[in-house]
Amino acid sequence: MASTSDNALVPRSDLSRFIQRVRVLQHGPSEDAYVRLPDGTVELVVRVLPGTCDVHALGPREHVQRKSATEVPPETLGLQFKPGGAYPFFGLPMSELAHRSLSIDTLWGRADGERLRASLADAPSVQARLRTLEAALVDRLHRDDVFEPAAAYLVRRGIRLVTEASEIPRVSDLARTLGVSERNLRRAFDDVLGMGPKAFARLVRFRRAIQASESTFRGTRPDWGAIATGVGYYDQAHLIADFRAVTGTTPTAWLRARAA
DNA sequence: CTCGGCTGTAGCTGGATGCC
DNA sequence: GGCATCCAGCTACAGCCGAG
Repeated sequence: MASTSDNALVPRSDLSRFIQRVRVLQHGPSEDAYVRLPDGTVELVVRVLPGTCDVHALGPREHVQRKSATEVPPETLGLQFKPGGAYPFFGLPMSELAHRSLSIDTLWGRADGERLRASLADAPSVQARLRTLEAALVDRLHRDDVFEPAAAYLVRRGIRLVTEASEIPRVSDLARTLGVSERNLRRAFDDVLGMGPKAFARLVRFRRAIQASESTFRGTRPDWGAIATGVGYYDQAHLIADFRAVTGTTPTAWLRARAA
């Protein structure tokens, strides 16, 4: 399994509050060209194909996503939104994009989709394609029919509370802190993020475990029990169960594959 | 139309235990 | 010690519905 190496590009400043990172997806020699850990984000992917460009949005997921080298041609551009950051650009609840990949024609309508794809196909470089894509996003943001409801603000606050807390809060506590009912909080998360607050919190915890293991793994065996309890799991058994559910493999096997 | 309460159920958590 | 499985109890989710 090859990790996807990032060739970092900087998003323009007026989009930086929505976009987490921009990268050129490059793959190594192994079968899995693209391995995406779930993190509750949407990624807009631009693939350069003979004579045209393909643009589609990869919705938020709760499991690892893999793509083969043939699915990721050279110079594929990935624009990753922040959690909840994609919501203002697509005009549909993110729950409809969850676990799915939708073409830009489906999301923005055929005419707008075709126009964008044609502009991207004309762009001479990766940088030029990025600027074209960003211009289209800014244009979308300023349209009258695209608005950001109060739910987006609520969810952004919720996301911050979850990601910044050393101990991940319960949904009921989160709702109380934000001053809304649990029911309303779940609806808002579904619309803006494409998953419930619990599912998002679970991914945050899982990613903390990944980070902790990778920072301690340096050829030696990580102490999974310590990592598990350190990031909020009850014990290593539950960390392993989560690993299996998200990646389909055990923590040790995952690290071995990453190291290889 | 938005919000919140109620309810059935799926899935998660806490805990124990067994295998290698 | 690391990994896996099981189970009871609990929590979060989703659908429904009524109130404002």
